[in-house]
Amino acid sequence: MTIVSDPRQNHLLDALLNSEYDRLFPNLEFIKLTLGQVLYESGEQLNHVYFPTTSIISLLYVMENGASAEIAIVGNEGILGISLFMGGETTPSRAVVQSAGFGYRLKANLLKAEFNRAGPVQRLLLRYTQALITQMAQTAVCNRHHTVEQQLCRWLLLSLDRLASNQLAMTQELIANMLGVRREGVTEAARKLQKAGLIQYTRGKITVIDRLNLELRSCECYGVVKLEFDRLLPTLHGIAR
Amino acid sequence: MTIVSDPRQNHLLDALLNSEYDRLFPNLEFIKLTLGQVLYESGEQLNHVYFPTTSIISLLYVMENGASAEIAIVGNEGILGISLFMGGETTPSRAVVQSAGFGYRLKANLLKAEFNRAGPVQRLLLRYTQALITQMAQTAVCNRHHTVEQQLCRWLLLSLDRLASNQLAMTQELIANMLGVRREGVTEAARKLQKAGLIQYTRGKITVIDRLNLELRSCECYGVVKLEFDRLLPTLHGIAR
DNA sequence: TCGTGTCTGTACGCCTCCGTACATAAAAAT
DNA sequence: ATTTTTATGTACGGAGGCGTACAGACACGA
Repeated sequence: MTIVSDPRQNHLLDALLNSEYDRLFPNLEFIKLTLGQVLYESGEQLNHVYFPTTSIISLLYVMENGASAEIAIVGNEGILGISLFMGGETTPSRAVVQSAGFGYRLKANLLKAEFNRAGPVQRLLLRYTQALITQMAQTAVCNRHHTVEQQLCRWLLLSLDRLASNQLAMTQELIANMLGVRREGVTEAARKLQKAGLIQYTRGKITVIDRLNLELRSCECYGVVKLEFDRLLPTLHGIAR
Repeated sequence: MTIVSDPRQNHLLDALLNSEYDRLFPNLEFIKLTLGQVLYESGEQLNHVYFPTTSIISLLYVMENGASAEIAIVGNEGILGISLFMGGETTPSRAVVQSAGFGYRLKANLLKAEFNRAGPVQRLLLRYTQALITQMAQTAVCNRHHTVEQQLCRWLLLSLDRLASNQLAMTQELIANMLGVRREGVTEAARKLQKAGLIQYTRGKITVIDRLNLELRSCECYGVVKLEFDRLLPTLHGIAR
């Protein structure tokens, strides 16, 4: 993997006007994000916001008994740390690096200052937040009604959309933690998908071969979320593809 | 039920400064909300926002096959229609009156104008939105990990918190729709709770007798959401109780 | 008062997923 | 090259929830 260091790889940063971008650029800190790294702990004060470029962050809720469930994922389409400008300063969830890569971070007070200008940046961040809300809502629906296999398809597609390649570096154990199911359940579902020729995997590497059929096997949740992101953040998407 | 017509019964309106309240008051329209009434249809343009006072609104996602799942509920602690100021104008979910009662509504453009003043009202609305996000996230977790009985307890408690009385006018069929489970599952769980002396019900009327033990039977999700609402909107709660 | 519609109770087979246990295989370490 | 660690495959009993079917009970209107 070549390290291309450009903040504009993040779609939100890319959507900024030049004047805004120039104002923030000197304060953007390039950082490497390693698999499993915890960026926010539940209830903890947030010191930075993160703009992933080639990495993916997972928002997890960890229950009292240790079981977990993914609430949403954040990649190069978004920003991690919305509770800073929403006014809560913190959230009862954990943020974990789900896919290693790079990103930029910005000091909390600088982002808040930018948000409080109440200009285009604020509107952009709020629209992104609404898209994130849709993702969370759809996760709730999906958890209620769909099978592990369908959810795995949805999860693979959402992750894929946030990366440049068609390959993910993830063990089934980790995926199970995200989805909040048993590791064996993921193994079973992945085996079926491989047998059907949609994906291919070996020990922590998953390659999506037949994306179209993966979408067909997925539940409607993936499409709903994707449509909503495209609707709310059209410019970004136009540039991204 | 006596009709007490005071916008300040809604905690968000109650938290406004007098100057802000006086500005909005002439535009607040008192309305009656009947059980089952659909305030927003999925994807539809929003013309008003709603401030429930004695009613409860349910945010539902309805799937292609007709199955549904509740995303969040909105009562006198909040506002219905956040997507208006978040910039999306609409959401892929439906808003249904879950508990009949009253409320106030405000024309969409007036709310947006107020929000765009970027003052205390904006900050209040954003904090509320974050609390709502927590509720959605926790719904996702709950759907993943908890039993119907636990979810019923959580649901009863969340609803109760948004009403003055300890009685709900709801059939088990409707509750099942909200939770996204079978009606029989709700019957079974409700029967157990009644046998344990926590609730009492007859044909569409549910009375909570032993609230404390209901909280003990509920999953942690109720507490997490409640704590977060109290944390983010403390003034409101202080006044409300 | 009687009927009719609505709400609640109960039952049965089935499927999915869970908890647990252990086997195999690939990678990493020595 | 051999051992150790980590990742994946498979199996089995059990629990919870689903789809379906139908019976009883209450409420309201004619």
